[in-house]
Amino acid sequence: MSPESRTLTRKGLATRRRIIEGAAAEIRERGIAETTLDDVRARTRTSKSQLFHYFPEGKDELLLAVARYEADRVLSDQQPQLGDLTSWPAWVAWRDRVVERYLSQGMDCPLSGVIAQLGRTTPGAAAVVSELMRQWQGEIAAGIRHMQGIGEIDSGLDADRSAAALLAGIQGGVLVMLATGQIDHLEAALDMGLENLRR
Amino acid sequence: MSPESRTLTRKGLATRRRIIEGAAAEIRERGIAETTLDDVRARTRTSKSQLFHYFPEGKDELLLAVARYEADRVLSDQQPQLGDLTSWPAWVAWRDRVVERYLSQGMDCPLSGVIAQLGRTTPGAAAVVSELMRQWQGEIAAGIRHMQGIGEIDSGLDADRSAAALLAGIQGGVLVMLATGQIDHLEAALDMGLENLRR
DNA sequence: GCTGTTCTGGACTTGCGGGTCCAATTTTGG
DNA sequence: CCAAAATTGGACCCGCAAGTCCAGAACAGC
Repeated sequence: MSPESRTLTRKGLATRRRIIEGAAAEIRERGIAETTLDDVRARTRTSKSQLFHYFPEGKDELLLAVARYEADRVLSDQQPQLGDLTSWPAWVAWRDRVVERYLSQGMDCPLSGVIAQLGRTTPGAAAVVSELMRQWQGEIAAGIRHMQGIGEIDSGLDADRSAAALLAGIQGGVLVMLATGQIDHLEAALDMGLENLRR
Repeated sequence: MSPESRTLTRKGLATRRRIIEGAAAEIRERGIAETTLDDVRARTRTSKSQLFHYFPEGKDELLLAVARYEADRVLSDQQPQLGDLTSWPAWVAWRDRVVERYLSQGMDCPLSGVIAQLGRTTPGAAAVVSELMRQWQGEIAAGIRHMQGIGEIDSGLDADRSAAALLAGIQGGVLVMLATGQIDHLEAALDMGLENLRR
């Protein structure tokens, strides 16, 4: 039923990818509310029929694919630092990486828009975000556990809870940055989170 | 030019309020993307002409008014606790108040939607959110300074930066809750923030 | 090469929702 | 009570953007 499970030629797959990436770029630049299928069509040099050929259920299905694509990017952009939180300098390197990423990305947060638009209606979108948060928190928690293993972090600390708090700080920092343009909150949250682990 | 500055009879003011509150409720229930002027019209028992009479610039102006209304509520819902952070029990009481508020509110975060929709386009919406964050952080920072004054918090701590981090944690906790339905992150962020101050 | 499937182009339909308009009614101030 | 201004009702317009359709081109496998 879904095109993913059907036969797609190499060319078809490429077109599908082009559509997703083009839509993602368009949304990042102009916002989800302002992005129409015609915009995507123009940018990706495709036709209406192609959009509905690859996403038969229409715009929502495309948006969901974009959400998945962007969710992947959020984590992969933090690699390899996020997967290697094995020393204090490594933690700081990760911290800097996160700050740098959102600094350069500026006001674009493709996911927040997708959440707002699809979050409550589409169950799929909520699942994508939940899974992203789960993985993200999992990687942070793994880092904490590793540091506990080598005696750099107190073993009494609840790794999952600390990771949850740190993750919340990051999310909120990004949110505040989106609204106000200031990166201060993100930095403060990260620094305080790390400080909290260090003791 | 704007109706606020023009003569409005008592009846007119009441209608205007009814529209704003009805629109806010509608958005909270169904989401900003799904709310149309006709929905607002039906709920508030008004006519199209009234909507444009009180908000001549159309939907954006109404949405902005709703944003202001909701921003006010965010802070006032935390009172009196937020304005009285003068002892550790008071801090905990505030923490509980925040958790309770968002727990009962559930998945509705009217502001996040407004940010996503108007944030980048309308300068006014960004200003509303910026101002909300500024005030919120200011009240937290004032609490920290008071605790420093009575020797309960280390005077070496940067009150503004700590408040920024705590605020970010709250925002992120709410965001995660909206996406996943779990309150854990909000609680973890608050607890860790307070713990951080206590030392 | 032949055949069926996949892919593509673009014209067309359709419904929705923001916004306009004007006439009728109520309220205000004097 | 009377004008002027504020308020209200609702029919109407209109553009936009999602979604449909079909015919033709490119492609895969044999």
